[in-house]
Amino acid sequence: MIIKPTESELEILNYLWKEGPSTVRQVHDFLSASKDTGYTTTLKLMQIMHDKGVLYRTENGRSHIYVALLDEEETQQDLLGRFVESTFRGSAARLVMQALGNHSTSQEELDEIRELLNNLENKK
Amino acid sequence: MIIKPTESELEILNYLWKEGPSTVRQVHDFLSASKDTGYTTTLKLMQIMHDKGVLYRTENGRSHIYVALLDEEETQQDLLGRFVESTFRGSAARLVMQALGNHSTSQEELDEIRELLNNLENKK
DNA sequence: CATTTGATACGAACTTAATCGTAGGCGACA
DNA sequence: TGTCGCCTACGATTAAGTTCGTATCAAATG
Repeated sequence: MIIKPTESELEILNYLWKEGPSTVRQVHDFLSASKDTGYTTTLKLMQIMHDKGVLYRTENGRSHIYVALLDEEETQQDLLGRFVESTFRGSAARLVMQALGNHSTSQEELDEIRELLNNLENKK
Repeated sequence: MIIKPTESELEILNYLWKEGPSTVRQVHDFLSASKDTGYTTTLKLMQIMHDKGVLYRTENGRSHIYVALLDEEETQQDLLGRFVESTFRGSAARLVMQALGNHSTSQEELDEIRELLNNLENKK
């Protein structure tokens, strides 16, 4: 699917990707912990996402249970591509350098990245 | 400065960062090569950016010369931080892995990244 | 049975970004 | 001098995203 989720939609997707099928209530309770927003706002957003085909939903008593229809990795890949293009003029390497240089990254993660580098070089 | 440039503003900033002080005409000629947009649209955007304090401008005969007031690296860093947060739930490492895995990156760039990894590990 | 609680539906308002049409001005040049 | 071309200014419009109030319904509760 070639849909670019909005900022708010992404927050909802992130929750659904992490927690799996959920009700509006669950999503809202989570979001409202870090954001001042009304219940009907979250509800409306999820209804719109359902209309767009971004979420699937199924009846559950008097409420609904929502599921993300976008694939997490695929969506991140798409957004990443756009981001590299618009912000780093297409240079993924520059982005990586800035990301590594300015965020605290654990030893384990650094090891994983080194591993990945090795694999990439072997393929050439 | 703590301003988040819009998509269109970023296109203009990218040009100014790369090419230095420029007129609306120059920016527009560049942008319109890859994008179907009217001259007054580019003009208006740059006027708005000037109002916001994102661009400085100086008279030059009957036209203006614009200069970016946002620092390139600082802006990229800020946008990157937001992006990691919203799209990768804060994990810079995951972003890096996806960026390296799915974009073609040259040997030179990979070497640079390895170098950076070494430096980071030495610091610990 | 009446009331309270909690859910969906939906329209309307607001905000921000982007686009463009039109007006006005100034210099070049025939 | 008159007209043409290129520039800025600016209002109006459109589109998209977000927010929320209100209506409505159904289940649970007393």
